[in-house]
Amino acid sequence: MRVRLQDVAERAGVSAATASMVLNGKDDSISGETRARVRAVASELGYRPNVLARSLRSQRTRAIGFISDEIVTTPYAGAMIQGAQYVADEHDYVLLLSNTDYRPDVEKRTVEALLDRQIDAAVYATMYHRIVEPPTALGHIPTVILDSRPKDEAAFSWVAPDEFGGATAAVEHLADAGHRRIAMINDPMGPPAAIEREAAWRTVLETRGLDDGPDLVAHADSDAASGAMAAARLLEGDDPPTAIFCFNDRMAAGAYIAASRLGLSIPRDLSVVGFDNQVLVAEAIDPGLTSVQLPHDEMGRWAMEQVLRLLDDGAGPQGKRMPCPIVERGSVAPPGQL
Amino acid sequence: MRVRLQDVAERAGVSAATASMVLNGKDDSISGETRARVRAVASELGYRPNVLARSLRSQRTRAIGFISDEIVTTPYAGAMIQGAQYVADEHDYVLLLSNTDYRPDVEKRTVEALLDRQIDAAVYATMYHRIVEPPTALGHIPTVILDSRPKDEAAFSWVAPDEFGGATAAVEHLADAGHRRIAMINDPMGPPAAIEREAAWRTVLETRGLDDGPDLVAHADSDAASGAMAAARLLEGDDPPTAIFCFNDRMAAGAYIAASRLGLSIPRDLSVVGFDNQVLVAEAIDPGLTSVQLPHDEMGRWAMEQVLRLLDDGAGPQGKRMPCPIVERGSVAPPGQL
DNA sequence: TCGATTTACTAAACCGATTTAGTTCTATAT
DNA sequence: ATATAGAACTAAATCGGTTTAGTAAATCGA
Repeated sequence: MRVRLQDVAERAGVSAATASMVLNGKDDSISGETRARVRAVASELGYRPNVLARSLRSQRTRAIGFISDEIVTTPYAGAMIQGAQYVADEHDYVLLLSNTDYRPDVEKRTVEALLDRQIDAAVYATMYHRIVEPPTALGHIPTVILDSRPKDEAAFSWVAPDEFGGATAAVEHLADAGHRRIAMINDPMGPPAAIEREAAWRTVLETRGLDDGPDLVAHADSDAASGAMAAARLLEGDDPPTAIFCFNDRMAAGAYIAASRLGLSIPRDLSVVGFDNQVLVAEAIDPGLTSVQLPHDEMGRWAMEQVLRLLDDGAGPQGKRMPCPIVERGSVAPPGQL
Repeated sequence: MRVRLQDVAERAGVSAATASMVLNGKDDSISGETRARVRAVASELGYRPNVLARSLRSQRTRAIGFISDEIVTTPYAGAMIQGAQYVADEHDYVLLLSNTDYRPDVEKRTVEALLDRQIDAAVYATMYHRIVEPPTALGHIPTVILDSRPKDEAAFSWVAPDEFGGATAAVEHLADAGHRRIAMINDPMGPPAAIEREAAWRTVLETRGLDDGPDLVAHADSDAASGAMAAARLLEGDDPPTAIFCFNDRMAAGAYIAASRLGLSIPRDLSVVGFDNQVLVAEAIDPGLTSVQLPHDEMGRWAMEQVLRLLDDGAGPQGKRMPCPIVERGSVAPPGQL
């Protein structure tokens, strides 16, 4: 059986109340002798408080619900969890992770289960940056949206990647290398991420006075096979691009495949920049793929820190854009002389 | 404020005891009329029991600790969590996920934190198949090891991949395609996975009477760059292999890189089989990589089912090897005529 | 018709902590 | 010498449920 506070108290010859006060540092009016005795007995017996009992009484569980659509179970964004968990750990909070698989009924059940466990706050995280509407039940406790933005920005705190900034840096990186014909392969499904990345690409083209035109955009699904087809379409045109900026790394891997089939060498004949910095992909292909990194770890930390802020200060909701740095590998070089 | 059982009871004009019994189905001696009234009030008020209070009294939390070294935060084995969570959900259990980052001090803290929360049982999961010794504190509650084996097999239940079977199938797949010179790139660090996969490879060579010899093994680290160097060594020999079986997919991606640099085309000039079926890697390279799949989802499910078995039946510890199927893509073909 | 069951409920204990409102006892002030 | 304040503790209430023991009224058997 586990050692209870009662056991410690009895062994130390004091009441449970006294023992509780000593072990919680509320010992202003406890004699130094008693204090020492209780502490000694507690550690001798290896006493650990029952968190359930404590939480029931104090109405705070130090548990944070982490609700995600599919982060936990996919290889993409685990760093968000890591970041959040690190901060939680540091402050003696525990994360209760759960997955909804995008199913509203599961989401409802999950949120209820978490609230039944009296979580103090919640992080509502998504795999992709989009616009979300968390279940209303979460409105009753501090909730921070991670990797998305809420429909009603006044209702929830949120942190999302600075897609525009990251994409701008990527395209400028290509422009700086001397490219004037920079194409983009995008996912036409149009989540905020896609719209912002394409807007940034277009803005750089304009600002720098680079080539533009419909033959410099191709649409594809978010996988290598589809990316390869899109890249082939771009590269087989009359005046092909010398660089391609891809919506994500898997499409960029597709661009490698298309280039290889056309006898083009990367980065000599074609420069490529991806997005997401998916290490498994970026390092599986040759040369390594230069890519824009999603700041998953930082966003996870920020979300959790914001949760703590909401719990402590009772601060109001806040939004934050997190910068996306470029990770350079070997897929960018000055354009060849044609 | 949340609705308490007391509120439901008052509104229904009964005692809390009666309300509790009705809502828990222990209503043998409650009149049909009262039963209906309590239920109606409960759903009208949207009553949800406070799980902390219930657990404190019943001494069961329906929470399972999921302790992993780094699964949650890396892109490799999330499917184990998914499988475990699916089964847990189905039986109204909740998973408390945590990461230890291989640090014993963190592991100790984590396990204590979970036990403080009165978890009913635990799953001790690892990223790689190895031999582990879970903290002794876990010996007091039902614990299942996931993706590894315990030092003391009598102490814990466990489930691990059938590495030998999977590797055997992989090498036989190459042999069946007509290859007689099948090399292996292995990680010499020697975890059980590496030893078993190499043993299987060697066994198939012997059984089938295929070529063998020191020039058919190369050692490498578990990444593409190192795999490429190892593959280059194999392929630049006097009598190069026509097929390579790799310890993992990242090394296999390295083999692609080496082949490409030597002007060899896969699968025309070289067949490759990987291990892990890391989709991000296997589909980023061309042609798609044939690989052996680790049954993460199935292992996760089995582990959780075993936890439930231990909780319900009080059954004894059990071990289980889970089969690893081959996933065929395009990297295997009959050897070319040299 | 009277004691024995059965039916339908409730009061109170309990889970393991925290916290409030007291209670002793000693030391100081008047 | 007596009221007063502070020091050092404890009894009891509390959190929100579950469960045991018990009670009052209705039904049954002989």
